[in-house]
Amino acid sequence: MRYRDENKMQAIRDCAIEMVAKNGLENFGINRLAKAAGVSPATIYIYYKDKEDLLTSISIEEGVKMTRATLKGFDPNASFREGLWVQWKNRAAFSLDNLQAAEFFEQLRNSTYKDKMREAISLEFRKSMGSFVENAVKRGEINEMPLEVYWSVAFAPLYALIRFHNEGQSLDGRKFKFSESIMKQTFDCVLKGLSK
Amino acid sequence: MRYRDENKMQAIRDCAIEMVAKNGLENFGINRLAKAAGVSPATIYIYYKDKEDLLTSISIEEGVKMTRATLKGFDPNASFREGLWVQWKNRAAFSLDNLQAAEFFEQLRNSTYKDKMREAISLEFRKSMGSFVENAVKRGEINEMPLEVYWSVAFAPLYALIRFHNEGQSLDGRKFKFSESIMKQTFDCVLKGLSK
DNA sequence: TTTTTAAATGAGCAAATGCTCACTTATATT
DNA sequence: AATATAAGTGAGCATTTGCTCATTTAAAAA
Repeated sequence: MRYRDENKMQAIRDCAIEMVAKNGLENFGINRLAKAAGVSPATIYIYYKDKEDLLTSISIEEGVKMTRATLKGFDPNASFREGLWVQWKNRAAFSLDNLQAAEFFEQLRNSTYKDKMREAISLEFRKSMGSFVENAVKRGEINEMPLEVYWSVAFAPLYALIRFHNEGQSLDGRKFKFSESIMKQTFDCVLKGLSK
Repeated sequence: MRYRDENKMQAIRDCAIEMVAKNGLENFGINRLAKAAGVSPATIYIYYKDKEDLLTSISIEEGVKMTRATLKGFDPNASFREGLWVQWKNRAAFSLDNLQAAEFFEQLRNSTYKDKMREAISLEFRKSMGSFVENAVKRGEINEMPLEVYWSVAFAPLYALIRFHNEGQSLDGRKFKFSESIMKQTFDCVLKGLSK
């Protein structure tokens, strides 16, 4: 029998990410994707059930990749400061290295597909993160707080910064460029806010 | 001559917001909107040039409303703590009172329309906010920092919290409900992080 | 070499899309 | 009452949409 051409599947995935990132979810279509990937529309339906399945599958894949990248070299038993800083650096590096994947992901996060994505991500998240915050509380490094409050204070600022970078210009119209020193400055604020 | 029926325009606006909020930008269509608003498709084109004009016009309108609501009763000369707290409370109240408008806005913010929205919002923002941060720095209440860093630390956490609330469940699968005490707790973290 | 299996395809369908046009309706002005 | 003007309409066009099917192609198994 004939084998699957893994290059084709990869082309479909890559083009889908690129198209959504560049033209938005609202302009993404199967026929268009097929043409861009150099593939028949029917071929896409060998790999994916339908349009929704394609988008959710890819976004979950990318989400897992991003989470894994964020936790690379992360030691759950490290000090809170060090642990969080590793995550910040990893996450920023991933976004800068995978601009389109990050943009694709952000688009899906704000669409009607968001519900289906959350499960896969929260699972991965819970596994590796749960104990880290708990430990930091036990050791008296940070105050006890609901997980939502923690996430909002600890990560939302980083995501916002990355977003400013991707958009290329800031709130007041001037240019804005992400840098390690900007990240460090923001991190210091966040850490101070969370610390006892 | 015949007058414009302001109810019709309002119905179009309201339905558009509701449809995007409920079904996502990618499922929003003019024919669908016309039917939902009880209006002919052609009528929509009396008020708006095309689909893009409709979406950007409405989102700019809502964005201005939101910014105005956020700055209601805000005194640029108040202390930093008080000023920021007023903005937090206003913004949260607006989102809770206008769930669909907030969701609509968030969807547009992450679409290809985002560029056209930023101008209108940043204009409104700059007008009323610029001096507030500057003054706080001069009075020694907070450290000097780029505006993007300030925004990321001061507001991104609040937006994240509101998002958790709207999504109804949190990162780890449990229920999550926004409350004044949760908001206050988060605010204290943020304030501590920004303060000298 | 022949057979079997599944990958891959291009043409194209039914439905939906954004949008228009010839026309009707309502109301201020004459 | 007649006229002028712009709001408002329903049918529908050209195109695009998501998706399928009859068929062909490649390669493992016989």
